[in-house]
Formats: sequence, C-alpha cells, structure tokens
Amino acid sequence: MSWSKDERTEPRGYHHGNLKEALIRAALELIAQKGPAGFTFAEAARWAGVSPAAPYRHFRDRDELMANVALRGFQKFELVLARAWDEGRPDAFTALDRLGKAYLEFARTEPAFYSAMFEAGIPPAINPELREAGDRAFAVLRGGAEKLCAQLPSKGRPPALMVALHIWAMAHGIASLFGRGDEAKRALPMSAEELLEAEVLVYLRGLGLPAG
Amino acid sequence: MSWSKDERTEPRGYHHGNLKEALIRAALELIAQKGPAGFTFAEAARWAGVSPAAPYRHFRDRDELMANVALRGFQKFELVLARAWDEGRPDAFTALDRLGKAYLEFARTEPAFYSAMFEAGIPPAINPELREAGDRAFAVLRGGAEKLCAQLPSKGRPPALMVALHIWAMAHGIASLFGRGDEAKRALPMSAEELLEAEVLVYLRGLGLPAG
DNA sequence: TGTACATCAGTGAACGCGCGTTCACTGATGTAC
DNA sequence: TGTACATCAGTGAACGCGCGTTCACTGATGTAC
Repeated sequence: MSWSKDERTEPRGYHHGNLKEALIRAALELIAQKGPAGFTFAEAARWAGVSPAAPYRHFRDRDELMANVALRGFQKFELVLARAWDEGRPDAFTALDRLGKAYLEFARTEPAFYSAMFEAGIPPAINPELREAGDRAFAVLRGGAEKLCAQLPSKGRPPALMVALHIWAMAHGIASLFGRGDEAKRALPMSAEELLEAEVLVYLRGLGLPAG
Repeated sequence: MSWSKDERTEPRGYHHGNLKEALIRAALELIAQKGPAGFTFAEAARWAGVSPAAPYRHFRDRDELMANVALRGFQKFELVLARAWDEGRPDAFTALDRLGKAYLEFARTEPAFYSAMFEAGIPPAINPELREAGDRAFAVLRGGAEKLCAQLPSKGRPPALMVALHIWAMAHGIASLFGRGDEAKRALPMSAEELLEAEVLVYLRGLGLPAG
C-alpha cells in the first residue's frame, strides 16, 4: 500500500484526520476514471467529502497533488519491480521474465499511477524528489541489465545502460499500446504478456543469450 | 500537407472560407503547446479569428474535432511510413532502418498529431473511419515485417503480425519515453534514433537475420 | 487535574473567469428563371 | 444580364456551470504551567 498510515474507514468530525491521503486516493480514482487531465482539485475535495478550500492546506495546487501521486507511483513501482526481479533469482532469465510481467501488471492494475508517472507531463527536471524516485525505479531495470550483460563475453559486450533502456522501451511500448484495460483495446492474437515475453526473448537471443 | 485545399493566407470578410482547416490547424498548435487535454473549442475558435459559435458549423463538439485531427494524423503517418519503407528498397534492412527513423521523426516533428493519435484516449472502436486509418498505417509496418520474415527459413518462422507488433512497440516505446522535444527529457547517452536502431538490430539478430 | 492559549485543519461564502452551448440574426454566395 | 430567393457560414449576446482561489472564520487538538 502506498497510503500507509492508518486507514480510517469513516472520516468524521470537524477534522478529517487523514485528508492528504484521502485526496491522493481521490486523485487516483478520478485519474483512473477519466485520464490524467480529467481530474480537478475541486472534484478531489468533493470526493474526500470536504470543502473546496480544504485541499489548499495540503497542496499548493493541482500540479503539486499530481506530482505527489506520481512520486508515490514511482515508489510503489520500484517496490513491485524489485520484488519481481528478486535479485535475479534463480537466474537472470527467469527473473527478467517475472520483471516484464510485473511491469505490465502494474500498468494494468494501477493505470492512474502509470498515467501520472508517464503521461501527465510533469517536468521531472523541476522536481528533484520525483526525478530521484523515477531513477530508483529505473535502477532496478538497470541492475537486471547488468546481470544479463555480465554473462556475455566482455569483448563486444553492449553497455548495460543501453540494454536497460531497450527493455524499458519494450515494456513501456507494449504497456501503453496494448496493456490497458478498457481504452484503445485493439484486437490482438495474443496477450500483452505473451507479446512482451516473446519480444524480450528474441531480443536476448540477439544479444547472444543464453551464452554457453 | 494534411490541410490540402487552398491555403488562404489572409482569411477575411464575413465568411472565413476555410474554417474547418483553420480549426484543425489551431487544434494542432494548441495540442503541441499544452498537450491533448490543454485545448478547448473556444480557444481554437479564437485562434482562427472567429466567434465561439462558429466551430459548431463544422464539428459537433470538441471530441469530433479531436477525432478529426487523429484521423488526419494517421493518414499522414501512413504516408510518411510508406515513403520511408519504399517497398523495402534496396533491401529490407535498409528500409526498416529508414522506417524506424521516420517513425521517430514523425513523433518529434508532429507531436500534436502523435498525441491525438495515441494519447488522446479516443475510443477507436466507436469511430470506424479512424480505426481504418490506424489500421492502414499499421499495415505498412506489417508489410515490412512480412518481407523480413520471408527471408527466414519457413520452419520455425515467427508470425509476421507478431514481428510487426514488436517493431511497433519498440518504436512507440522509445518515441514516448525519449523522443519528444521538450518535455520529460531525460539525459541519454545516445539519441533516440541510435537507441532504436540498436534495439531493432539486436532484435533482428535474435530472429536469425540476416540469414544466409 | 485543570485552565489558558497557540496552533492546526477544517468551513462556507464569495469572486472572477473561461468554457460549452443556444439562439435569433445577418451578410455572402450560388442558382433558377 | 438582372432579379428573386434559398442556402450557407458566420455573428454576438446570453445563459448556466464548475473551477480555482481568497478570506475571515471556527471547531478541535495539543501543550505549558
């Protein structure tokens, strides 16, 4: 869970008690329903059962809320990816396969997070905290790529960073084209998971893996 | 050019004469500036120098305008891709490389079209004309994949459709992560073009290409 | 344990704004005769 | 070539709406003594 503290089921009384978390949850719900653009500060307040002025106690404006959602998204994403990768156990191939599936599962089950992270157009340069969180999530992919590359003969070994970027691009490409539940559903002869798995497999073979 | 007819440089008089085209151009400009969500019907009208009621003569609502932009985007995309592919001349590799570069160039130089096509969330199922245009653009990739696959031994040859989807996912992944001018610019050790070229190269090697 | 007080997190009313949409209208264009 | 008329593509004023934002306020909570 991203909203850790205590989950009050029934916020009551004058003080909400957990408004910041409630607003973030409202934003997630609204983004999931109508896309990253289709959510307003006022509506999030209404969702949380609070006056339209209340959110200003916790966020300067809509963008700050959005950035906060993206931040938590990256944190959760890092966790999910790291758990899937599991330090490359039992071997890099199996782990990479899990990683790819986890990537797609995240994009599918957390479309709001995914939107906020990659499609909301928040400039990462401005927000160092956000940028760092994104980098940490990417570091998981990068670690995986390093472990894979280490299995190649050092002569002509491709840079691990490049391999990580390739894997990211494949996963992101498939996730955004085919991996969302409802919208833009194009008829496919196979699931997004199978498609990504096959793609990564061909790619790895192209790298020379598995190597003797 | 997508807006073909006659490009009046100075729309004047009571009748605009070319309002439909002007509105689409305005939408492109606004989408490019502020993303697919950051454009309004009223603002497009203002941009075209026309009263806010005028656009209703040409589009039922904002969504219809957006769909029209996406439609033209796919048409132009198909043209651009087909020209780059050039029927696979002089050979499928060279042509595929051109295709990838053209894909990225389109995403970069026509961000508004690209957004409308892939990020505006227009349900393609509802709009058959739009869907068809998208299919025709994809058919170029598919044709390329077929030519590539034909070079493989028929035993164990992967389905061309799958290969086409893989190529699309790679190109789209790189375009949306790294291939836009201003926003979300992450420091990369190489250009988006080089990154995609390398990725496709590894992938093709994984397919067993070039084959003897 | 009780009291005074500072601080905090909410209220609710108000505002200006731009958007989407409608309406009766009007100027321009094209066509029939 | 001219006239009458239908049609088309725009105007501009008006409306209701929801948003973002501010303001003085107030109820609840925590702390010092």
